[in-house]
Amino acid sequence: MVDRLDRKILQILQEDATIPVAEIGRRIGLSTTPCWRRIQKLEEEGVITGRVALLDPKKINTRVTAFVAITTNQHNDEWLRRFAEVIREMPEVAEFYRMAGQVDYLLRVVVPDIEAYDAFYKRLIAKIDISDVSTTFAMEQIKYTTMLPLNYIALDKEKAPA
Amino acid sequence: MVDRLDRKILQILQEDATIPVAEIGRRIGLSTTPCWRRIQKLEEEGVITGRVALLDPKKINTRVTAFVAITTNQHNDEWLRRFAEVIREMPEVAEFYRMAGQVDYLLRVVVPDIEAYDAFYKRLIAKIDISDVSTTFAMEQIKYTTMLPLNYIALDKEKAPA
DNA sequence: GCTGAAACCTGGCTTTA
DNA sequence: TAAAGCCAGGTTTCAGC
Repeated sequence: MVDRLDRKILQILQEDATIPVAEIGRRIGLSTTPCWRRIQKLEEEGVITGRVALLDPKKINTRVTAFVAITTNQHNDEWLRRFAEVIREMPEVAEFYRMAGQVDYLLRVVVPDIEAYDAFYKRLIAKIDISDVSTTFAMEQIKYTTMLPLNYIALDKEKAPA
Repeated sequence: MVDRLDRKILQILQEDATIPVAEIGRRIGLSTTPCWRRIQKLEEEGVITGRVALLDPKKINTRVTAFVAITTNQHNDEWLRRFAEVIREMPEVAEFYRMAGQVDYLLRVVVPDIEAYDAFYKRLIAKIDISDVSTTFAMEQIKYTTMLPLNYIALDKEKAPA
C-alpha cells in the first residue's frame, strides 16, 4: 500500500501542506507528476483525510483546556448514540474517547476561561444524563501536534537495492 | 483585530484548507483580492499558524491512544525544560499538558497496540525521572477535530448597518 | 475591487526499467 | 506493465494599479 517514498510524502505534508508538489518531488527525488499521482492515491485510499488550517488558540480566545472524565450507569447503545450526537454538535469539544478502565468517557474541551467552562458544563449536563463528572484543567499546553508517528507503518514490499 | 468576515474565513479554512480563495470569497460575499488579503493578514498576525494534512490513524497503524498521567516530585524549571525536550522528540506524543490538581502532567500518546505502548513507556522512563505514572487506554475515538470554537472571539468593532 | 503575469496544478502522452 | 518523466492547458495565486 504505502512505500518508503509515500511515507516521506506524508511526513512532509503532515508538517506543512502548503509546500508545492514540485518541491516535495525535489525533496524525495521524484519529478512532479509521479509525486502528484502518489498524493492523489494517498487521498483516494483515505490515508490523507484532509487538509486544514490550524489556528492559535490564544488568538481565538480559547486559552483553557479542560479534561472531562465521565462515568455513567447507562451502558446501552442508544444512550451512547445520543451522547455522541450531543457531543458532535458542541464545538468546544475537540476530542471524545470511550475509555477502558474506571472512567467511561473522556472529553477534551477548549474554552476561554473557567467561567465559560462552567457554562459549557451546565449545557452539557442539561442535555444528557451522566452519573459522575470529574474535570481537570490544563495550565499550559507544552506540546500539541496533529502529526502521527509514521515509523509504525507496515511498508509495502520493495525490490532490494543492488 | 478579527471581524465577522475574518471569522467566516477561519471557519471555512479550519474545516477545509483546499478551498480556493475565489470560492471562499464567493461564500462570504467578497471578491478574490480582499478575501486573499484578509487571509494573508490572518497568517501574518499568527491567527492561522499553518496548514497541514491530516492522516487516518488506522491507515498509519496507530490504532491505540493512551492517556498518561504523570506525577513527579521534581518541581524545578530545569527538570521541566529537560522533560519537555524529551517529549518533543518523541513522535508518539501528540499532546502534552501541565495540569492543575493531583496529576502534574498529562500526555496523549498514539501507538499501534499495547505492546508498542509498553515499549514507548520503557523508553520514556529510561530517559527521565518520574515518580508516578498512570496510563488509561482509549477504546474508541468518537470525535477528533482540530477546529477551535470561533464563537468566543472578541470581535472587532464594526460600523452598524444602515 | 479589477486585471494580468507568474506559479502551480492536473492530465494526456511518452519513456524507461 | 507498472511507475517515472515530459509537456501543455487550465486554474490559482498574488502584486500593481
